[in-house]
Amino acid sequence: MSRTYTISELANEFAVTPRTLRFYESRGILGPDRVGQRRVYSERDRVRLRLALRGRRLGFSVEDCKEIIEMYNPIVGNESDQLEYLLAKISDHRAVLEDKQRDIEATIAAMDEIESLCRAHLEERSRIV
Amino acid sequence: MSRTYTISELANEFAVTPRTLRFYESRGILGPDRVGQRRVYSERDRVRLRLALRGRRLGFSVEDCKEIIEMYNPIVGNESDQLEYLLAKISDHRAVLEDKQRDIEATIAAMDEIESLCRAHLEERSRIV
DNA sequence: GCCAAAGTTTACGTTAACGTCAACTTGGGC
DNA sequence: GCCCAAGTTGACGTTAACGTAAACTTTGGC
Repeated sequence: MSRTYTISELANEFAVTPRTLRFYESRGILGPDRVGQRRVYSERDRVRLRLALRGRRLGFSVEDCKEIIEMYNPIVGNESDQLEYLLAKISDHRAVLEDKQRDIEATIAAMDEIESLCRAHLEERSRIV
Repeated sequence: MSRTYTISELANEFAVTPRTLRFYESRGILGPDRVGQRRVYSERDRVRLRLALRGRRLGFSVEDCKEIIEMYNPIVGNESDQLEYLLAKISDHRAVLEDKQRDIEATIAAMDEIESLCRAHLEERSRIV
């Protein structure tokens, strides 16, 4: 048996509020067991939460996050159609991610330039003063 | 004189609506001239719009986008303090971007694995059938 | 000189992703 | 047995980033 987590344990670990976990549950991203009416999160929930927050940081909607997370589900007894469909979805998401990668690289490159200019100015000032 | 743009020209080029351009103007990202009451966008506005949309794709808020865009302003007659401040801001934004980069790499790596599994399953099926 | 297309302001509407009560239950420590 | 901290379910509130509708002006083409 792998360990379980209360709602506040998970919330604290990932620096979000319990409200966020309940919200993600309502959107089908988390599916904790219940003991009485209390939520009991599994390692699987923890992994899915991590993935959801990673997606969030990248600007994906919760719905998109869910789609991406679902791809991690084990592939068992799938029809070829399903596999092809999954491959297509992977291809789509990969394209979006690569776009973001290019956006980031362009932004960082620009910052490199600005930083150089900045340092050059500081150098100049220090020589004059 | 470099060329200018109407609101719909820019909106079409970047696949956004005029409403978005007016909104970005209200938030200080764009600052078109006026001829009568009509907006006339410059090449500078066009560049800033491109940067704003790049930031948007990366999940930054419009306010953050503005801060990033402002860094592109020419460095003229600046105090050392200002330069140091700019360097600090660059460092901050760079850290966030590098976090996103790692998030993307992790996601793409996972997709690579899933894709391999997928293709392996398809291979297997094709051998059996 | 007229009219449709494009633009303007004003202002209210919408959606996502939670935040924030309120009112209630529950479980563990003394 | 009691009490407080933690959890639960509604349900309404909030913010960002635009969408949308209305009412009006302006302008280029014929």
